[in-house]
Amino acid sequence: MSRYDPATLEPKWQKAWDEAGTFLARRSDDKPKYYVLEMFPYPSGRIHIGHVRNYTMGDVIARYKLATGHNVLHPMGFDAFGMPAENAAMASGGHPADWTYANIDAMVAQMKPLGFGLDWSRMFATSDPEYYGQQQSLFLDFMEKGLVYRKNAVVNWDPVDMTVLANEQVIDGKGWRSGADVERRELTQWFFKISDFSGELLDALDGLDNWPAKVKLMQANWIGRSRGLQFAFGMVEPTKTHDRVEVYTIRPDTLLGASFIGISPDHPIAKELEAHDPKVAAFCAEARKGGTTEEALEKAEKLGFDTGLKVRHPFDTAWELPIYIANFILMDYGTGAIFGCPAHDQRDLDFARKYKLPVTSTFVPLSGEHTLPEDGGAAFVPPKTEPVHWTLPFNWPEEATGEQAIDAAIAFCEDKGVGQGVTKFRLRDWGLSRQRYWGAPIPVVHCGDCGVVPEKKENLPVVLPMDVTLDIPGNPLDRHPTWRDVPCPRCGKPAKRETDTMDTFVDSSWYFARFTAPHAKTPTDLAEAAYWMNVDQYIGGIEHAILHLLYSRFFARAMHICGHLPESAIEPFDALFTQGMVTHAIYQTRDAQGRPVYHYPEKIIWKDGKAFVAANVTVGGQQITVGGEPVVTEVEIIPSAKMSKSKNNVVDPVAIIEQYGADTARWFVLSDSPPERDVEWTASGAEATSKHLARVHRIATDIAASDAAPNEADDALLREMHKAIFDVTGGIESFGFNAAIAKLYAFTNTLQKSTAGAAARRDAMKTLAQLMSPMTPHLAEEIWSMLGGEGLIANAPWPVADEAMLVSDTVTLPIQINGKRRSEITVPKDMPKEEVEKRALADDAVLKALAGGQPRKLIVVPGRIVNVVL
RNA sequence: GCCCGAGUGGCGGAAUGGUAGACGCAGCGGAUUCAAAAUCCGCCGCCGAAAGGCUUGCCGGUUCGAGUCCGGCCUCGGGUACCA
Repeated sequence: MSRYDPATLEPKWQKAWDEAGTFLARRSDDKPKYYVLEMFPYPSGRIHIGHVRNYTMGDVIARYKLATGHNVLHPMGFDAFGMPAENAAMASGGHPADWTYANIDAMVAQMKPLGFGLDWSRMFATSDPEYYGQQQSLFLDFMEKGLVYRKNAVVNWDPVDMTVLANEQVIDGKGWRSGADVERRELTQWFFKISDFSGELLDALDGLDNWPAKVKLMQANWIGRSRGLQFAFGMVEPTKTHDRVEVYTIRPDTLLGASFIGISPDHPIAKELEAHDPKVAAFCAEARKGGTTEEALEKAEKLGFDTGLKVRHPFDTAWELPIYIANFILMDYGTGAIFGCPAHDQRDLDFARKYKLPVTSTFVPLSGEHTLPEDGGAAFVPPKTEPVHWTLPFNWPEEATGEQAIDAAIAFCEDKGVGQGVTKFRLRDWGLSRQRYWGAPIPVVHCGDCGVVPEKKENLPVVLPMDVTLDIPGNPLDRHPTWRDVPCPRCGKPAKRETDTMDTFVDSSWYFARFTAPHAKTPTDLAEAAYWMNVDQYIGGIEHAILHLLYSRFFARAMHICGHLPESAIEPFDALFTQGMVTHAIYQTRDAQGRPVYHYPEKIIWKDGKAFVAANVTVGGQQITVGGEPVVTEVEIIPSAKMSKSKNNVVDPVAIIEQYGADTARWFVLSDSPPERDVEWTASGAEATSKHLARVHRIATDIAASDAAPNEADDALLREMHKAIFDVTGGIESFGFNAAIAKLYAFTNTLQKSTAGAAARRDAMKTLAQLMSPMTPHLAEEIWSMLGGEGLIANAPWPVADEAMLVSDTVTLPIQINGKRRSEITVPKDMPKEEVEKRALADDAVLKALAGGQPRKLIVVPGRIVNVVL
């Protein structure tokens, strides 16, 4: 009798699938197509357990759809541009390309043994010139359609390294390498006009029926449609360039509570003052310190500078309001200027108290105690749908909601000619410029005579030069004359290439379309795209709920406008599933400069429940030890965070695969945890999973050798089998993989204990193998062939539950007394309600509780429950 | 700060508004064995001797009935536009 030996069995079946071309996708009209895609990985060098979880889920769907008669496309590639490759090159020399492609090779080698049903023939990396060349072509098409433009935008600037920093490289407001205070600086950058699509991207969310509601809500809030008032405050004394301050507000109803005007340090008025007032310049310099993230801006201490300038209130020209320059106002939002109403905005209230500005409530609660903000209370900011009492309405009743007041205020202001109702969106245009080497070059040339000139399509791809080094900060493309100096594509005079590269989100915004024809000479092949698009099921982490998914939705629209996708593909993902993240503790120490240093979990030494890491004390390359023990430093444990290469808290699944095999790893990551929930990684339990699979193998071996005669247990086993088919199929369809696996455990127990005849047990075992095959495909193939199944189980039609076998004749009803379960009765399935009531009232526990009295109420939910209310 | 989630035994978790704790892990007891491994059988939320009571982060509400719906908190996680 053969033992369960994944080490020989798994390569055998992988070879069989390869030879049969089981997972190669070809267009075909005899079956419905099904495109399943998992978000492709960044080639960090090692797959981690989150990847295994993600790709196993996708593979379960892919294999299930294949078994249910679909023509399946299930591709894989790599999101290969980005900062980690540059960081690696900086840290240890070498070239980002070498590092990236070596990592891709390593990760493919780690993924293949997992037996994923992928069409590897379609694989590409976004750093392949073939791919990014087509992306450059798309960029030029977008440019021609007016979807690309340049404007100034702020970046994080490291004044010591003289380089732009990513948000991730700003730690506590300081540059990660130099430790210098980060400043905000303006640069001319490239933008996609995603804001042209704000309304449509928002409205179209309604049609995404198979997307999680939370993702749609997050996107809707992100796009953020608001109806507000745009108007101007006239200045009491104009400056050289301005006689008014243009403001946009979503709370025009609080205009009578206005107390100051705030403008961004980058507002034209601020810049004008800065030029000849050193005090203003000093304040603006201070205000520009710190990172550019919304979080940093919101949480920074609110600072203001009284410019001495004043504006007149539009309703009362005698009422003057001061103009402050304030560090929390961004030029990118609205008009870069606000009016502050401290009574109804906590941030404005904090600001007003700090700078001794007036506070005036314009509404109060209808009832209850209320301390006015002007008397020391908190800002009163009720939901806009809640009715409040207005002390200062313009043209609406004293009792009205915020919404009603806003609408009335806009109408009032429009009528008086004070301003205009304007719909605005929070969504900003997508800045795609990156001042970095390892990305797709933006294919334009700057010519002294012609200005910005698109590169000719026949000159694409604009290939990254390979002779660069990253040992000094900054973008090596800026200091690469032979690459940078080119003739102008229009006039032929000497000109310079754009040295900005594209945001890596551009790379991932259309790869799903490229998979339909990965080697086409145009971005897509329309016939292939029309056949395979849309992605029927997209699977990936919730961390991509906003940016990646929104950018992809924009790209699909833009690609349609340029003729690269059919109109039916402007929403590229029919169904979305967001899996939870695999988290792990982060182990952190700090270096001499106080900057964090992260350590891999396997480097941690545990002692008395505390974590240590070998101190980095070496002499002549030898780790210093004391009495044979390494010198250790205690490690700070940051409880649980998304596995991330940059934090070194990744766990390698390779050990599990090597020890127990791919099927164990696959089953293990799917069992127990619901797919949408985050899981704190632990490997305990992998051994038990392996034992379970060995048990299934053993049962199959026994059954293959059995010749028991049919008997009365056959029917019971087959009923359980059909119930298992029903439950497992439902589980897979609804991403309830953990619940499906629980049913498979239960059915395995039933089958093991069953005394049914050989034929029934054989049927049950073959069905069990089929139901397990999406999760543990190698073991399933082995059992299938052991029991004489025809062909590969991967191609065998999925079993169908016989509904007649699912119903039983009797049903057991719990009896509750006052909502607490006290007893139960078993009755025929179709027993009339009156009869059930009679039986329930005759139940001992009920008789005892009633003590001769009558129930106040008797509730019978047929087939479910009886509740007796005393 | 703001937006979006999550919270159930020692652990992972199950549960169309209807028997809370399925299934699994760990643990405990037993069978088998010279012994062990492997395997098989059983027990396993908390308190209580028992009867019984309590129990789904906390507080309140709706309901005959709430883990599930509503309101308010707490804690943790994700995002916050240059991490991918």
